[in-house]
Amino acid sequence: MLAYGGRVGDVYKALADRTRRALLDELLERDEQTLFELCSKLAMKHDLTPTRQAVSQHLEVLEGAGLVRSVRRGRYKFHTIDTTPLSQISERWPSKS
Amino acid sequence: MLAYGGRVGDVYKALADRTRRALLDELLERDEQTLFELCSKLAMKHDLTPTRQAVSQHLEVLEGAGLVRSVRRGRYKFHTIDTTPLSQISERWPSKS
DNA sequence: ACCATAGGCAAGCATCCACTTGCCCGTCAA
DNA sequence: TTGACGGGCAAGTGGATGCTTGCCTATGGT
Repeated sequence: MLAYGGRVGDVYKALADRTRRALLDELLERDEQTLFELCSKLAMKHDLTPTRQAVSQHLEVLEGAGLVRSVRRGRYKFHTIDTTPLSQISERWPSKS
Repeated sequence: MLAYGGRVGDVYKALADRTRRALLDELLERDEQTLFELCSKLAMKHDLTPTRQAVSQHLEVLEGAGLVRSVRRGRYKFHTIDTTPLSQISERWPSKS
């Protein structure tokens, strides 16, 4: 239970940044991507060229919001999207009847 | 067409603040509220006590994101929620099949 | 006309946050 | 074992942003 933590506000803050949204876009296209793969995708497809550390910090924020999960295998860390926390948004402010 | 402007990123930034989310909560409960009404609601129900100008600026941001519409009647300005821009979130990152 | 009320404008301030830089820790191959 | 590679840690910096303060405009009641 409480799969993605109690601080729901973190989800909104996580979505507030353009680079993080692009990361979610890439992870939606393909799961299990490493930090380096995501860095190159950002540069090629989104014209975003932050440093590797910046991207790493963004992934931390996304993980703190429960939007990304990660597993370490060997020296690689694979990242996977989890859209579950997004459902609270449309639940909180549904379309008016 | 283009009901809520072209800068979709503004929607995410608008949601990133706790006070603005509380404002949306209040407007969802009752439409056509004035700045003063919303100020007192924030203080009583959400333990938020920003100044009137701060709330006014928040409403500007929400309006810029298309989440709030406003009409002026006499010396009153009534604010109304519009949840339409929120649909793009679940459309952009749907639940994985 | 007067004044209280609802709201807006603009500048200043303080905090937060995205980003960088430099160094360090594990893992794996030669 | 050595070195390259994937990734992490920590401090510092600049810009964005939430908030305040002071003053102004306009509407409406008396």
